[in-house]
Amino acid sequence: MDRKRFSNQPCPIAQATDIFGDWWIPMILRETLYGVDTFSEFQERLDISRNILNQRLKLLVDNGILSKELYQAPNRFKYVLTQKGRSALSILAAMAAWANQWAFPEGEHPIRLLDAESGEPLVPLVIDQRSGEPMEMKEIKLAPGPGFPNSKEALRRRFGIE
Amino acid sequence: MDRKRFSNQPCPIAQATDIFGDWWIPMILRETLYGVDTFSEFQERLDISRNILNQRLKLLVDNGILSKELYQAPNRFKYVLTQKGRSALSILAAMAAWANQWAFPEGEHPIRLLDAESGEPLVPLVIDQRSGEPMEMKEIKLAPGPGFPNSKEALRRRFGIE
DNA sequence: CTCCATTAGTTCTATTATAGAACCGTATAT
DNA sequence: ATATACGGTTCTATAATAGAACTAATGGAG
Repeated sequence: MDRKRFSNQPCPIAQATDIFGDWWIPMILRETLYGVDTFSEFQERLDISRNILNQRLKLLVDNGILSKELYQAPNRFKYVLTQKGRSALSILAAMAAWANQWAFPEGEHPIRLLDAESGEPLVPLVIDQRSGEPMEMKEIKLAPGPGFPNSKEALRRRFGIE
Repeated sequence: MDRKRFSNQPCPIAQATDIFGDWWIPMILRETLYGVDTFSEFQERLDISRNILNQRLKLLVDNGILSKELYQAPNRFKYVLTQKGRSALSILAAMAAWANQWAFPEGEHPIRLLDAESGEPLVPLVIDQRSGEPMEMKEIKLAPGPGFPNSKEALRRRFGIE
């Protein structure tokens, strides 16, 4: 059967998962951090099947994360991050920080993040903007926001009988 | 063919993608934020096939993100977040913040994150720990860390001839 | 004490996505 | 004139997914 989709759910985690919940999307975005922007270079560096790459790039373009720009007529393109795409790199940064901490021994991180301008190391940390404290310190709970469907049924299904 | 795996790559993004690059893993972790911890409840709320759920829960347990705890003999279990798992929620928080910003109109966010203790809103933000500035402001570059394979060939393949 | 519901799976099958390889068309470089 | 690079498309096999049916053990209701 077809892969389950979550794009109809009124939930940001579901929305993000619908696009990010795939093994190629984050890897393609990672490659942009190495300056990769052409079909061929993505294909070679990731060793990804060309049909899959094509489909994923389309998806990223359709979702406004990459834009496809002609750099030489008639069919040579660059795929460059949009603002939405650059913003999504924060998710990659959070993933990198997590895996650096948990998948590798202290002091043996294979990859460091650097500020491309200053060359200074970047150490990503997810904080709560209001308190300034690390998210990791918090116990997170989800609650309906202003955009949640105004239906007793939807509320019950998601949040239970509270 | 078999899905491509990245667990052999000396890269935290590849490592994180190998486990998080899947549409059920983030959704299962999301449910833990609603207090869900049993097989049946995950199954019903996510409407996930039981065989797939079983396989994903095994994966999460094997990766030390959840622990499977017997709460009633002989076969009723709770799946609870480990420290590694709680730490991974920061990635979910980053995803939620991103999609709240980009997938929904301002002021119509369907879901809010709350501090379970204080009830105060939580607004996740990925910053650079050293400068305190939002990651989004930075242009990220990847560079070899101390744990990167000490081989000219590996360096060239990943970072090019620099 | 018996019957039913709950929990936590396992097994089975049809359909789909993936990986991998071969192929194609256009344009610049040699 | 020929070769190479680029950006795909098409084809096939295999594996993963979704969906449904089935199993087994316990606890509780009557």
